[in-house]
Amino acid sequence: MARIDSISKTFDPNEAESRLYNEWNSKGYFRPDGDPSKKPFSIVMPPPNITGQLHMGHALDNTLQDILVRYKRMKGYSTLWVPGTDHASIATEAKIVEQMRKEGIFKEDLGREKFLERAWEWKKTYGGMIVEQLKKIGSSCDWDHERFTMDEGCSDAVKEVFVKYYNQGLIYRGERIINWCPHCLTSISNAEVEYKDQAGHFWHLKYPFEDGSGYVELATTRPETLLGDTAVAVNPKDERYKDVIGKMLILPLVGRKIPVIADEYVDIEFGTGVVKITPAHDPNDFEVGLRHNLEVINVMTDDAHITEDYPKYAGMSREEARAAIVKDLEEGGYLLETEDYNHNVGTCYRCGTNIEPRVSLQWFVKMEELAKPAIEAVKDGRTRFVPQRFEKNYFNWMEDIRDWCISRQLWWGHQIPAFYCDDCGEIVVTKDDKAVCPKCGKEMRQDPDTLDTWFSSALWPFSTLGWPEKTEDLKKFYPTDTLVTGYDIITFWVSRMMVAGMAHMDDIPFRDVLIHGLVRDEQGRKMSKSLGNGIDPLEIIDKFGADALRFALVTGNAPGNDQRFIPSKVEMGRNFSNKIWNAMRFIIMNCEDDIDFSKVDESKFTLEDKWILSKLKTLIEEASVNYDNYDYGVALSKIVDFIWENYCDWYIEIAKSRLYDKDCDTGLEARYLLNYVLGVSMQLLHPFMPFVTEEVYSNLILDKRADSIMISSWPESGDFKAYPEEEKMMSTLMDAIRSMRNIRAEMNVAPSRKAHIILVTASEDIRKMFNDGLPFLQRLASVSSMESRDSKDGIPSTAVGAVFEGGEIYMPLEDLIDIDKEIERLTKELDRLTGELKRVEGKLSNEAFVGKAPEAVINAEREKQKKYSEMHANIATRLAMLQNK
RNA sequence: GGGAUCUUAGCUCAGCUGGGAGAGCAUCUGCCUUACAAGCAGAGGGUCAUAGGUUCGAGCCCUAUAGGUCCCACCA
Repeated sequence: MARIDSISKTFDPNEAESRLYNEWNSKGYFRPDGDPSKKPFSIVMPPPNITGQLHMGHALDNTLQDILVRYKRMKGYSTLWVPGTDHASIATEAKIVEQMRKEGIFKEDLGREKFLERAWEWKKTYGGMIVEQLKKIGSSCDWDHERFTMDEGCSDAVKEVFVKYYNQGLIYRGERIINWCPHCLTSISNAEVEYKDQAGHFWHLKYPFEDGSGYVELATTRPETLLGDTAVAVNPKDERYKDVIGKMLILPLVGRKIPVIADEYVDIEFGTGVVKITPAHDPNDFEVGLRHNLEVINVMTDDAHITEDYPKYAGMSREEARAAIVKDLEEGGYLLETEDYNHNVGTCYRCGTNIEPRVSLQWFVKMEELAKPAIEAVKDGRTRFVPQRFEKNYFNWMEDIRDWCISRQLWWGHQIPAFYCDDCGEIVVTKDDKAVCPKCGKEMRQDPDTLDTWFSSALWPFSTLGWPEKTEDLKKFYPTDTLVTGYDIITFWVSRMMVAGMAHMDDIPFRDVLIHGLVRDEQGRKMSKSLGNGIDPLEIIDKFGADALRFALVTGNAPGNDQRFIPSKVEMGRNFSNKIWNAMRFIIMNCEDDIDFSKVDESKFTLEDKWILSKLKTLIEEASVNYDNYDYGVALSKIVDFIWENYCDWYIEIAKSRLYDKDCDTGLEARYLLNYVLGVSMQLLHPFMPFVTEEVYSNLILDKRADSIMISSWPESGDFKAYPEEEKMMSTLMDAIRSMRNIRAEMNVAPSRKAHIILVTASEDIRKMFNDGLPFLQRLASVSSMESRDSKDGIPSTAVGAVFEGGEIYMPLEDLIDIDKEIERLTKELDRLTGELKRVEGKLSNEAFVGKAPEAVINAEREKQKKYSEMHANIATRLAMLQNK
């Protein structure tokens, strides 16, 4: 059976992909090459949350990383791509709580230990799922290095860092006003608050003076916090209120006596210039309270209901209390006015619940000092953002950084390694699992809280390499080379990794940060569960293959930009795979299995051979630069264009005449180059479309073939020859063919109707080129036979003509030709050329242009002038001949 | 309030340090030509948001304007 019979007519990605992936994996290609002479290249995968399935954003993120790693691997680096998953404490805990709620189980009933067992089960299920998905996409990461943010090593690193920071005084515990999520029942950091515009009201209230001498008017958007007011503030410079500073007010509904204080914080211009101060429920008020020693009165429970201290409102939610209090204020005559008002309200980025600022005892990291070296490292270019504009985003956050609230009232996560003595209040911070009070010898109680999930993610670039142990991996692969991630995560993660890297490794965590955008739906909306507009990458892979998905995610996209997921792009990818596949089939059909290329004679390479080799060299040169600059969209489109247009549409088509002619003495060379050029193209394409390229590569007959394309050496343009002369000749020939096709299409000449052509040229080279190329002119331009002449005298007026640089071609098609139509066509063409000529000549006669433009640009214009005027003259004479008829 | 970014063909988007406007899809016209109809050959379609400026030359650089998106920021 011939080899071709076992190869299907279309590429079947499903069959090939899992087979190839397993093969690569089992052969160890994903692991770093142990060869000590190879330079290391490493990246760490942004660990997907174990909350569920991977989405398109992950598909993009991992596709980009895979492109990068596969490229570098082929470039000869010893590459390490560390995969892993993130425990995502708050998000995962919320999911599990939700899942349990459906079963009627509450977290508190279960207890911490049982809950954590359940959480680990969850991790096993979903973590495993994610790994499978990553494999489906084709990620060539080293599974032997797979990590989890809560595995032993990462947990050890977390404790190490916590203890170190604590001992350096960089971590402290204190009562501060923090962002509290009444739904997730935990504190969250500033970065985790999402501000959203919400429609609300501005209630104007009057607070009467204690002495009965009237009232002050103030406005609030949150009347329910009135219960916790402990002062009213005005600006000390505000003339209107000079006299009331220090006077006492009676708090409506509550009856508490509160002072009027003066504080710069109050904006004279805004509202009435009077602000009620609720230190327990507003960050600014809290600051004011600190300055003025005000009492902090918390009026809400942790789920944002009014406390028992206010019997009338006790147990009401914030919203209910607001309505009740507004009603009571109105009835009490305290409400002066209600106006509609839109304001920015902080919400929890996980659940969307409105944040309740709340005073509580939490752990914090002092960020200001830590941020400095991390800012410096980007300022001086040790770490570089790609595209660069995103560094502004980074500086914006880092230069105005607040202390980081790291404690979370959650169970799933790294429990804070701090221990308290219930007797004497002593605190011990240690990596040990247990602690005994150094003062009273009593066993201490560990802080029940866990750490912000980003605390462990921040250590990812070195914790995954074995830190705090001084491992070989760490020595070899840190700092990592490139971090690939979305811009939405710069503050959460990139900035904190920079800080941690500088603090613990005294070195940057990565040299480049490649930032990508979001994958949106077809209408440009964010893909989200609630909208139900998400597209599952796995479904796309099932239907079209991973290569097609990867193609769709990369093609026509510039770094850092959001993109819409357009299904037709996936089809393009699939079609392209198939195109390649069929090119391969064509080659196999035309090469004996035991064909021997050792007799290939380079001196027998023809015009088109040299042309395709020259084009290939240019492609390698340019695509490599694009790869190096992370311009993947550009690299891909160049490679696709080369394969589809140059190789398939031209080179293969031309080669056919040599393959089908048994007497052709360059048939072997053609067969050799068909294999060879496609093989090199597959290497260039491999990082983008790993599967189909491997399949095709392995089916080609190549003299130097690696065991797998993924470990083959990247083609270096220096090893390829350029043939500028042949490129130019070939492009002339192609122009001539295109002109002939164009005319035939316009004149409605059926391809089946072959034509005799008359070549008119003064150039011996062109004559020879056309003579040599006759076989493929017959194939590509429906030519039957050809004659050549020096001049166009005597060419029948019923012939249609095509002009190209260096000559003309005439097709006498007597019975078909409408002379008027031909005159019209030529007139149009003449007009176009006249316009071009005018432009070029205008430029060249402009002294300023000739004087100032660079030599090369001027020469190019002169070339054009020559070419256009020659073509112009040819058309003009022809047109005159026809019109005289 | 500060900042970023976008506005290019009907649609989705490229366009590198300024040097004759591109791709895919869609549309129209021919082709089942022995690799591929998931294909081949051709065609139409753009005052590059607007107004100025710099320059021999601007889609690209500068300024302003309009509209869209996003990030940051304590205006009650």
